[in-house]
Amino acid sequence: MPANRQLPSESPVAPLACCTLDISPAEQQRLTAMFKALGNATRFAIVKYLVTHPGCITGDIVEILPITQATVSQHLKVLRAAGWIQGTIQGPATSYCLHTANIAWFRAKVDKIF
Amino acid sequence: MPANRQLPSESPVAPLACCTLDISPAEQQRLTAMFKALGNATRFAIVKYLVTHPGCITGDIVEILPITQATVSQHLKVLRAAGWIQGTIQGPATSYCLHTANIAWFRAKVDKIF
DNA sequence: TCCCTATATCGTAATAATACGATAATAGGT
DNA sequence: ACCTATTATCGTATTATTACGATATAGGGA
Repeated sequence: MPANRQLPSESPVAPLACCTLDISPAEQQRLTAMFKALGNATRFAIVKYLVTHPGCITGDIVEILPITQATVSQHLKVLRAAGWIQGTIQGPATSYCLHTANIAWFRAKVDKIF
Repeated sequence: MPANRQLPSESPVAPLACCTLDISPAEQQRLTAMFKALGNATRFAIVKYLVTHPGCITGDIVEILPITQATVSQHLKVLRAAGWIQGTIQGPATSYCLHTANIAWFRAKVDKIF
């Protein structure tokens, strides 16, 4: 009878293979967080919108999506935490744009792995 | 009082913006499915292992991960459905490797968007 | 100071994802 | 036909995510 080995879904998983890729646990976690953040239709739509509308504010995004302001705000928080976007406070509003440095890092990592 | 507009999380989200990126709803769904699939530490570990161990069988993956065979099988199914990997039956076992064509498509799309 | 606008956060209900053990299915050998 | 090895699927408990309405926070006038 094996011990109960269920793990919380986001705990790091360390394979015991003899040869593995050159990715640190921290990088791996950062990568999966970025993948996970865009693995949602609403968040993908937000990022897609930001590509063509850099510098827009939260309200602009709320207008184009069929969800409430509270939910959009929550999604923006997730995208910011994952590193996809960057928000700068402008008066009472917050202006958002893509976090180009992090995105470049993401692409470089993906290119390196695959 | 606004109508209840909560949507199931994976339904396509169509922004009303004047100008959007050249991505069809189907492509968008395929992309988010691929992002979502790798947005999990266990599945990322599986794909990472397959990079260095192409052609390995399910049992090999089960051995290097601290989870049961049933769970690994489930994750492999998700990765296959998303298009990251490809399985070929070899006797009673199934040999897995990366789905290079789909991965190339993914990278091309990401490169195009960002 | 008192509003108005814009965002963020809280609490919560409903849904989805993840993991398990148990069991079914499939291929190959005896 | 039977047994073994390998993988897939089923049913289910637990946890995580997503969405909402309500409320709090912060900036900029009047």
